[in-house]
Amino acid sequence: MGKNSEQILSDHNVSITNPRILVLEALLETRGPITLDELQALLKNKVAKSTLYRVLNDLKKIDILDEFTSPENQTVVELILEDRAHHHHLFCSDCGEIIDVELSNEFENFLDLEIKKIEEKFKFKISDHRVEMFGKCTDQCENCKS
Amino acid sequence: MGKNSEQILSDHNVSITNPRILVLEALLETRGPITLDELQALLKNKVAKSTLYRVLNDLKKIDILDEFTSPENQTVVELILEDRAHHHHLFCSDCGEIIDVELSNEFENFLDLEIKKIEEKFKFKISDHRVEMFGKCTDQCENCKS
DNA sequence: CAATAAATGAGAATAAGTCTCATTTAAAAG
DNA sequence: CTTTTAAATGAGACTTATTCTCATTTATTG
Repeated sequence: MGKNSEQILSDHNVSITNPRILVLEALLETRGPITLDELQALLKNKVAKSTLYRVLNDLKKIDILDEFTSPENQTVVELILEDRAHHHHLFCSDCGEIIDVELSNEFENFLDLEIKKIEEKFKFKISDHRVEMFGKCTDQCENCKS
Repeated sequence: MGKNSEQILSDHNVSITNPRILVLEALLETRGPITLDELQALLKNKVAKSTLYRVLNDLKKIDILDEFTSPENQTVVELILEDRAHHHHLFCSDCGEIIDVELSNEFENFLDLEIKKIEEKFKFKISDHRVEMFGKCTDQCENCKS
């Protein structure tokens, strides 16, 4: 079973406060990408807006939060948990759903080789990468059933 | 040689106006990704802010402008020209430089296969993808030489 | 449990992007 | 080459997302 929010905080030498626990719990329950709007709705009246942004920045600093922007220009965050594999994202332009996607090991290995080539060509040290896929979900999608 | 801005506009049935020409010329000269800040600086006092945003939206509508967000949360735009190959982006966290990167055909083919698998698994129609790489450039980088 | 540094809440401040509306300009037709 | 009309523009107001300020509260440490 996964860690609880207090453990996560103390593991990273971050003081345990109520807003941090609430934000972490919301992210843990979501277990996947969530837009800031959705997160704010989950935490409504429990954590001040300014505090929410501060806590998210805290989590980014200790490298347990990933942040990116959806094609609709929404800020999206997602906890990075040790027990979750490296993954990528699939965006639906109809319903806005964002899905975690794992690609095959062979693919990741191939990509790592490509990245090595790019590092040499551009004299870069590349520390991370991500693959984003854009499309439309079909009738199977929960969100689109409406 | 590449098209000029008036040709591009008339090719897409968009009326030829001064602001559109100026924005397109700036993007053509840049020939690569540019942040909105940089673009606004290039066009300083020549195109109103509201018009710049409108023109960029026009270009997106006719599918000749790509827009994405840098790791520093800057909006970045880039012309999509027919004579430019499909490519990806490499971001430097030191100097903020954004570099166009082409990956090998073998890699792109492999990625296409992976995407087919994802389409089946999630019942998606995937229309586009992008690979983003994050790292640091070394002493070779123009921007970092300072 | 007292002291102190850190974190928080509330709202002000800033910045990115959109909207409004009066004026200008492009396109089309005569 | 005018005239007409719809579309585009500029200027600034407005909105929304994010950061900042500062007085108050809370965690941590001794």
